[in-house]
Amino acid sequence: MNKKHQILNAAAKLFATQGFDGTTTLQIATEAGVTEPLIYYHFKGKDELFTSILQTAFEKYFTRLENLPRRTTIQFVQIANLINLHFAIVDEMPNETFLVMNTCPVKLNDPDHVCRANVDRQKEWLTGYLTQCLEEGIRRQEFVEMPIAPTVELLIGVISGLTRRRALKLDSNRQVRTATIDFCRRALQAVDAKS
Amino acid sequence: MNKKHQILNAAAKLFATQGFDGTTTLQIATEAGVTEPLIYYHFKGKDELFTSILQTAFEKYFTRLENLPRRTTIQFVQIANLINLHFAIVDEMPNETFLVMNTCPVKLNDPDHVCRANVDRQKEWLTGYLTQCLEEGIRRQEFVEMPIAPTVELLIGVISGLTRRRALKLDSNRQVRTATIDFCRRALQAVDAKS
Amino acid sequence: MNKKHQILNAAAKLFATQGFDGTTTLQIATEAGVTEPLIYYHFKGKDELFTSILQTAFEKYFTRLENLPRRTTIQFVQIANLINLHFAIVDEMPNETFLVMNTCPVKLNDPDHVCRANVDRQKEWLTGYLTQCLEEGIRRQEFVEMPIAPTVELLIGVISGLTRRRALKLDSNRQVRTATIDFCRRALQAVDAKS
Amino acid sequence: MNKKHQILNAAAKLFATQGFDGTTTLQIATEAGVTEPLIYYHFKGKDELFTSILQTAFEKYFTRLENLPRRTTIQFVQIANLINLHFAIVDEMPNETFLVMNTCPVKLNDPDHVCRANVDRQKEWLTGYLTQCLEEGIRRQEFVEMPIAPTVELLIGVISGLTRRRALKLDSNRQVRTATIDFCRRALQAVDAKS
DNA sequence: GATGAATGAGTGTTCATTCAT
DNA sequence: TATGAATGAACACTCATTCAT
Repeated sequence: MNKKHQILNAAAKLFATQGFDGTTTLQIATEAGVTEPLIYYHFKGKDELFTSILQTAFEKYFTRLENLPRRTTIQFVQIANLINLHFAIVDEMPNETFLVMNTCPVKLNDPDHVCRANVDRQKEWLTGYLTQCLEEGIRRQEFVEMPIAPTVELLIGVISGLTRRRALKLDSNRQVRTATIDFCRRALQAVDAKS
Repeated sequence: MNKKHQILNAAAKLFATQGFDGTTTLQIATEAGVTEPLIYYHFKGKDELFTSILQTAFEKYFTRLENLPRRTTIQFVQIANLINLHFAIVDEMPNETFLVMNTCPVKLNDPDHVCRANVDRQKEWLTGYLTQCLEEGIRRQEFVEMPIAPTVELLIGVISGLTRRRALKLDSNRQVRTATIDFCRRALQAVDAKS
Repeated sequence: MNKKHQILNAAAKLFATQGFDGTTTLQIATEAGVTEPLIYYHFKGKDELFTSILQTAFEKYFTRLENLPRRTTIQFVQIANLINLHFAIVDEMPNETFLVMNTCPVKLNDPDHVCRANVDRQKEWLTGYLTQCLEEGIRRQEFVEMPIAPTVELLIGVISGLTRRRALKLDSNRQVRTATIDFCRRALQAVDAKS
Repeated sequence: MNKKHQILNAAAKLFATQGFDGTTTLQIATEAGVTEPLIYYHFKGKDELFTSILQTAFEKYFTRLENLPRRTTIQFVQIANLINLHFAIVDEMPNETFLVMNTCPVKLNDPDHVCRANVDRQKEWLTGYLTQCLEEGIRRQEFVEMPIAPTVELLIGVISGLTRRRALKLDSNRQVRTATIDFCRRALQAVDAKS
């Protein structure tokens, strides 16, 4: 059990930093402190090892998403929650986030790959969450009038963009999180609601 | 000259869809309709071919950035311009954008790689542009008060996030561009300015 | 004891159909319903398992040969017996025959291999049996005059050829056995003896 | 062209003596005096190399068969021709014969393998040739009455058995060929015809 | 410019075998 | 007896690159 985890951790780290194709099974074995064949004892092959890591990471992520409260008096709280959650996840699982953000895209061309399924599921979930949130907020006049679908897409883009830059260590880490929340608040909330 | 371009195009396309490590020189040669050694006649190696494509793409991109007007009565116009420019670029050079967005990150670990230099230069440029823009906007009371540095980082994140999703064909293409501009306008402009 | 037999049976079947080199210890273990290390508990290794099967099969075969009656009034009866015995053996131990016929040859280059010893012993025995048979038959004028040594070799070839084709399921099974006996009778017996 | 032939020869020799699974591509390369990748430059893989050798050998063999005269005054001449041809082939292409005789059988389980197709084709051809020969011989009363189908199968068995033993160097080489022809003559020809 | 032939250095994977339990 | 975990050695095959022409 122990060595299996060592393999998973080493692989996650290497796949994240070097990509799937740029990482060799020998590197993984060495980094994990085991021999190459052990990888094949625990996993069917390099692909399954990759998929396994990915699936676990996405599972954790989706669990966190599902646990977000869906009924709040102020709708914007839900949006702030979503932003906070994504910033938190990058810090908690940096390797996995990096991996999803950078190694997945290459695999998105294959419609049968786990990446495709999970990325689609993520988009669907976020779309549902944000759509309901915006609709309710507008109905209650907490939010200003706006076209919902494009705004939802834009919000997803904002979240994934910021998450990615943080994973890539391209942001300088300071108050980006709170700035983002304030920024979105100003963009969404009706003037009356701000007081 | 002709065949050299065929190689460059084929390589750009393949690097973009399969990544650097996932693309073989044989694939490039086949896709370009030439033989492998010709690649080595025109380029030192796979690496140089890659950086060559990258450098050209970045050059085009930076040229476009430099041509943006820096003095406008309304500061937000500059921000809208920036957003529009990025959306335009994805559509004009989809392969190259995809390549920069997805193949570059893996190379960012190497501080000597062209990717690193260009990404840093991009960040620097955008930071300068946006910082000046926001400072001026706030000074003129066109924009609300806000912490400048984090907001700049966030705006960069927003732009790169949306660009990336469009390159990955993850957005559904509709009015995201205008929604983004409106969204930012509401978030930045002071209430008085809106009228 | 039970599992040991399962291993032997599985191995015999697999070696026969896939050859020695084409069969893995894992396949044998799986087919036998045991784990790989158990093979090594019962046998020194893959080689010993192979030779063990081979030796047992040859032992059965040689026992049958030894039990053939050596003194008959009509010499041809001994030849018919030999033919019948070989046809019978293919049907009784198809896997083992197949194995001897197809996996052995590759091992014949190694003069120290069990295959070599057994195949040599078989040739020697058959040569002795047939030589004596023919000599006696010719002496008694039951058989026509013929060069003995080449005829013996040819008879061995006939028997092994037919056995092999039956093991490979290349013959269509019909009256080949009786046809063979009649054929040989006509070829060997003097005209006078036929009446 | 030269090195390609060296590879083919080395492979034929090694496949013949060690079997397909028992032969490594490194052994082939070493024996051929080339490097391993060159094998893959000239052939798709080990399988194609094997198939290529097999196909060439069978082609030569079938060509020889087709050139046998089909109309002779004495039918037995055709049978003697067939026997002679097979003995000749073993001596001309010992590696290939060995290979067909010993490496093929393992592949016969796969109905799609080239071995299967060729072995079937061989059986069909020989059956047609011998059937016509026997029918005609019996009609002309050159041959004794006998059940045709089983005798044909037996003759094929005789030929392949003797060929195989010679390829395996199990016969002592002497007058087996003429003994076989005489043997078959006595078995087939009617008493009247013998004078 | 352009290519057919060739290769050193690896790549993912498998195999027979062992060892601690 | 029996097995889960582990490995050294090898295997078929690929890749970026070179060289003679």
